[in-house]
Amino acid sequence: MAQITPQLSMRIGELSTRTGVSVRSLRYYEEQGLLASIRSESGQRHYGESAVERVAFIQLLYTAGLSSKTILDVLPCSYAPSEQTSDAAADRMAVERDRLSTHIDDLLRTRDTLDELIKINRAHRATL
Amino acid sequence: MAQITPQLSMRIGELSTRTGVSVRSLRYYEEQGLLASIRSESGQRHYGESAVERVAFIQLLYTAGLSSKTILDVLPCSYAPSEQTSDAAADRMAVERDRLSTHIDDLLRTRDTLDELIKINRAHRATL
DNA sequence: TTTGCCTCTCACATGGATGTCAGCTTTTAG
DNA sequence: CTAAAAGCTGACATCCATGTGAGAGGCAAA
Repeated sequence: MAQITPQLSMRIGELSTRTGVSVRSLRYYEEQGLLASIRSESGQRHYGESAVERVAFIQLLYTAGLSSKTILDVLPCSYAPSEQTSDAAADRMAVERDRLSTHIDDLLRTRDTLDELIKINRAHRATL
Repeated sequence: MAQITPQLSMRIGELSTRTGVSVRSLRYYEEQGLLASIRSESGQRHYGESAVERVAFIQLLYTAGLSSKTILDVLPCSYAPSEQTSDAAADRMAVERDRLSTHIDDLLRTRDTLDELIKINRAHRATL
């Protein structure tokens, strides 16, 4: 009989090392329902290979300014698409996509402004 | 003799209304050295027209994820370029510009990923 | 077995912008 | 003149991802 779950040998320290995310944060993700683990008899967390990618994605969404609550709405459907989640998730993703686009526009404007300032600064320095 | 400073009639409430930034935050900006005001005899803050634009810019930088400390490094030189500020500011702006570019790239990647998820979600829903 | 590292839970600390409340003074409108 | 609205300072509260430390148990190599 084949293993249902392939190597669950990874413990939290290794996952931390491989993702660059602190152990503390990984536990926090679990607490928020973003990251599942299988517990050994003694209570230690074990993860499969896929956890690495999942953590990376969580990080990406955090970087994009989503809260853990929002990530929770969006993330599950990418792993376990189901009727239950897909409706709410679709809305949520659309909303976040818009928010993200707006934010990107803001940042682009800010960068342009910064470039202006840099140019002005350079011009000013040239006159010294 | 002409007025050195044109209308300084704006009080904090009006500035708040016109910028959409809370009174609390405007006081905080002042505390951080980002926004100057002229105090009346009784201690009330008064601002010139230019404050509106300045606050908008501060907001823009906050939105871009700069801290007030960093904004302080960058902002003054756009208003009062001087030898003192221009060197540090030039460095700071370059650093922030890079950080901003990286962040923008992250966000673009995230948006792409989100678009992927939305597409997958839609495909999934179509099969119901 | 002993040593050393890893993990566990619980809980408190942090930072940064902003909210909020209290108590008081100033300004403005009726 | 009086009351409402707006300002002032100071201090404490909040959110949220993380850091950090304590105290205890788990696991592998010597």
